[in-house]
Amino acid sequence: MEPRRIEEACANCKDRCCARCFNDGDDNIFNCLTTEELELMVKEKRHIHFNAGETILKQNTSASHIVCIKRGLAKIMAEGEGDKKLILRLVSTHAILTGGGLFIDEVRHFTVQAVTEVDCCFIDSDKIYELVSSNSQFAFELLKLNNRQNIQMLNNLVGITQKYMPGRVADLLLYLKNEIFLANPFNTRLSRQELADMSGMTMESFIRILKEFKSSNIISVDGSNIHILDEESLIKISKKG
Amino acid sequence: MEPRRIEEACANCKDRCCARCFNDGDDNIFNCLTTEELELMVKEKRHIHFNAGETILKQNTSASHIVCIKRGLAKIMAEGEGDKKLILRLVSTHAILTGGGLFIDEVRHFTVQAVTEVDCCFIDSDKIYELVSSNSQFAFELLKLNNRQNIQMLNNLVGITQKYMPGRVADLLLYLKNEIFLANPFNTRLSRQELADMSGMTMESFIRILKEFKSSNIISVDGSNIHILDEESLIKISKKG
DNA sequence: TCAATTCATTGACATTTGTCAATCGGAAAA
DNA sequence: TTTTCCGATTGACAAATGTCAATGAATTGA
Repeated sequence: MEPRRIEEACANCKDRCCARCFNDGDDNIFNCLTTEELELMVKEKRHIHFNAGETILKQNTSASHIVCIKRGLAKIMAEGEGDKKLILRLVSTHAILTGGGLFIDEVRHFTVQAVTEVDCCFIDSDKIYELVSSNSQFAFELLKLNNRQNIQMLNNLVGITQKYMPGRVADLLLYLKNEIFLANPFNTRLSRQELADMSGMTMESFIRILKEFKSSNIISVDGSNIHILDEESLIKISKKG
Repeated sequence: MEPRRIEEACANCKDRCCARCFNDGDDNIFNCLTTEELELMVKEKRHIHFNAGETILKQNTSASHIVCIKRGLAKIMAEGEGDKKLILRLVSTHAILTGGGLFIDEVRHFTVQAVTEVDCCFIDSDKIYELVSSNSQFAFELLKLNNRQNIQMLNNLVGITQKYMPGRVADLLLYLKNEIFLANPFNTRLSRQELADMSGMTMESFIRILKEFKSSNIISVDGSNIHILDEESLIKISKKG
């Protein structure tokens, strides 16, 4: 059963999914690898399927692999004391999960959980170490990737600490539309609780802000479908704080 | 006048301060460089002195150098809309300021400002690129450094979003004692406003929490000197949130 | 010395945000 | 169909946090 699913997922690329499937040009850190290096990396990779809700990586376990998302949507979250969660960002097709304790303490500092069904590859971090050693361009790409994540987290930190709730919800909606779903009426597939966990507030508060936006005709909402009607207003609200 | 100061600062190491002066073993990302590589890196470095309060790096300017702190204390802060600041962390002797825009958009994503007098070296980022290409161990060290900063910021983000003010102030005090000043009665040299900006609250709120801690005999405060009397309690407050 | 400035502190109050409990509504199970 | 369950929503209220203004304390400069 599971093997079949994998074959389906990999229809175009057999066992080279981490290489050939990632063909968005600039965004692909594997572009710079030679065929031999690709072979090395892919040789012992595992292609794994997760159902919605399953945990892909668990905070505080040992970090011995990097993961490439081939298909689906997952959430990256930091688990705090007592059930408290903060969803840092969403990842989907072509995302590469690195960072966290990789290279340092070899411990994961966040949990990754499947939102929809997810197909992904697990690549042994030893392979990554070898590639960093043998291919300086690859090291460069990893540095870039890390820095991008760093900056994204910094912006997140600033937003969450310096803005009131409406500003944070506006930021979240713009993020979902422009960076994750790339569509306007979009289906988040996330519960209200999860959306609240992305903006650092309680579910009830989130719902109330959403309601305000609805009654101001800035958005329309139907279940987990959200339609942004007035992006300008959202931007204004985001800037105002 | 300025040249003299530089000479003073570099008394032990002439123009090789970024190499020889950094001798704490593991923490030094330059340890792995060969003599030739060090020469390359150091050849065109600039050693610069800043007075307290001066801006070392400014957010949104172009990022063409990395900076090594040789002496002194500086604060790294993100500037938000309308005077709002968030101090991300403090850096002192032997710290290396990289990350944020380096390798990507070449724009700084934070401001660095001297808290005390600061002596530091500016190294052209071209040199760093060359070293990443030629020395894979160095690339590795940079990746580690980046990841460490990433994790620190993540913990910060979780703390600030999930804890009430007393927990955040407790975290700040523990951070100052255990990671920055490494002493118990310590002199922060920071204003109340700055301390508040490190824990994401207003100055008035910060002062009130400090007062509570004082009247509970957890700390004693005299100006910018803070003495932690009961670290256990602080840890408890931090955990409780 | 005295005025002027800046930072720290305090109090009163308003606003924001969270908590708790109740209700609603749809989907799954019996 | 009916029941059950779970997520979404709402309201009332409490707690946390911010804002504003006044005061105090220390420092600087005239």
